[in-house]
Amino acid sequence: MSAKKDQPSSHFIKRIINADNESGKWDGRVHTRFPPEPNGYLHIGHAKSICINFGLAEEYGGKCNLRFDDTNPLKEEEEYVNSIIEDVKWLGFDWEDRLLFASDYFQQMHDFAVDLIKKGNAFVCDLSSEEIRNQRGTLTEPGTESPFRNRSIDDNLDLFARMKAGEFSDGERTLRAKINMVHPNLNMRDPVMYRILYATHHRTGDEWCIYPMYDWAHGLGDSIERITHSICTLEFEDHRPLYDWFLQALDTYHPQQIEFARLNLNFTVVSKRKLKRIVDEGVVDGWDDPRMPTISGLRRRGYTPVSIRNFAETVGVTKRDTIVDAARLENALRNDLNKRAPRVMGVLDPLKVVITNYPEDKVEYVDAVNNPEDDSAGTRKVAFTRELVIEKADYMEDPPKKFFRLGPGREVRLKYAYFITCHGAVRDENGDVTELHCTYDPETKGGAAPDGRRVRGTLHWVSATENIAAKVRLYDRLFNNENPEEGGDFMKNLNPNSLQIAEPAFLEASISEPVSGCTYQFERLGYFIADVQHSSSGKLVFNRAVTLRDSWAKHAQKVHK
RNA sequence: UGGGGUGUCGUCUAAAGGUAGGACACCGGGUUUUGGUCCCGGCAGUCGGGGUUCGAGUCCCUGCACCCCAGCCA
Repeated sequence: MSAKKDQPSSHFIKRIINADNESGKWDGRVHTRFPPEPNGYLHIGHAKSICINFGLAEEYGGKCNLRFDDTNPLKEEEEYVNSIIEDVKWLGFDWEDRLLFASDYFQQMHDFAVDLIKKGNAFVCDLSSEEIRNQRGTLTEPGTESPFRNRSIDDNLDLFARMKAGEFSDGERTLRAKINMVHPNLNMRDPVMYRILYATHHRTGDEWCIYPMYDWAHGLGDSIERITHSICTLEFEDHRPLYDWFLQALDTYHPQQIEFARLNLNFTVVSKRKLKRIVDEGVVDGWDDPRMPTISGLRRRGYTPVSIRNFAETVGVTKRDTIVDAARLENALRNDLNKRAPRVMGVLDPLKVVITNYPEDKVEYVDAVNNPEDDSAGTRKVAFTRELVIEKADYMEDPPKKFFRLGPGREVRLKYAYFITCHGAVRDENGDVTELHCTYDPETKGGAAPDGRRVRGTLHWVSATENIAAKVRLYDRLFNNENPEEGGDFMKNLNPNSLQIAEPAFLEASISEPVSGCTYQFERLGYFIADVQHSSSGKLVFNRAVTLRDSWAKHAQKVHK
């Protein structure tokens, strides 16, 4: 019945928004924000948050601000601002004219603080950070009140003005909220609102020597921007009472903070601190190394915005602490690319094949389908010659059962070209096969036999003479363990084979000028993208984003065990 | 031994007192000029114990497990 149809959509934040829209709490507005601190690169976990915040705004016809939470000049840099802007834009979201900074509100925040002092709800404290820590109490013991807690409003006003004016040194005094030193929630034990910090801010320069703390600044930023739903991660749950306390004490516009569980992925780490260590210790090339779960790394790896957005959609939004299987992310990529990626042939581990009954100098161009999932993608011509390369793995001297590829006396199809039959192998002094001698059947041009005979195997191939040589970087997961923390130190669980190089690899000539940002499918192998940093005009370098599913490899591995 | 949260197939996630469903993973089979895709089928779950109810994943009581919090970080 219609009751079913009218049912609000699934996740709990949407449910809250639906209820709000029904009650008219925000006059039907939905206004979210994505509030990164510009102190590092964005990763897949941030992508989830971006998709939630911008996605909700899109879905409800609302708005989402991009707001930099830049209240700690010691850690923040413009470089990060720029990378974050690029990443959010790349994911396909639009903040219109609302590129905002918490630092733009420093004056307003200061004025609000003066207000709070006047209301008797904040005081200047002379305790050192160590003294404050000692007096805060513990999880099970109450704190004790600062001796400066009951200064007069006038004294507080005066002292706060002098803090701002630069009369005191780094850390000498703080402005604290006057709440409750025996509160069971430590965040409510007279939290620091302002600290003295002589540091140059990436936007306000040396204008300020006092900087607001997160809890004070964040709610105010939300309030100033008329945010309706302030969505953050679970660890801020205990901060909500403080968020609410400040806004209530100020008697000002008061958004609702809602917390969801951050994304965790197995076989990787999703934490700025840990990713930084991987970068700093030179395990990877940088924050945008294709093995990194950063947005810039995924982009270089060949991931598409659509695949990341779909992934974020499918993992859902809940309050449960969970670890998502990295295979889900790969799956989202394959799903998107299968429909859209142009197909091309490339051989990464070449084995020479000579078609002994094919004319020496002949070059024939066969038609190849660009994308079997999309007729409109059309066809292209691929050069076929007497000498070719195929994958080493596609030939076996003594093939096991169910091996459908090439072997002595076996016939296979070279995709889009001809059936060939293997008649001999040339070996080097070590006994390794270096060259195959085959014959082709001219009747099978295009890959079909007029007599109706069938072959089990179809191989990809590249002309040994008409091709382009490239270097291909084959990436695998960064960690060997599902849980990189296993054993205590994630650095000990790094996968030493997370990067392998295939060189020279031979690609069909049609890909000599790859479309920038386009991820291709190399038939039977996987999805690959030209690397923006390593490629030069003379030398193409491709990154492997992900392999194709390979049920033969899986089967072979099982038999091997 | 304070406070705040969370427990549904192996993994994510629905079910809003009324048939525990989907996706991924895994296992079979079919189609296939990619051992890809697609299609069909299978496997498998409500943290435990009480209670309320015709009926409980959902409500109540109780226990257990796990996560977060003692920055002048965010």
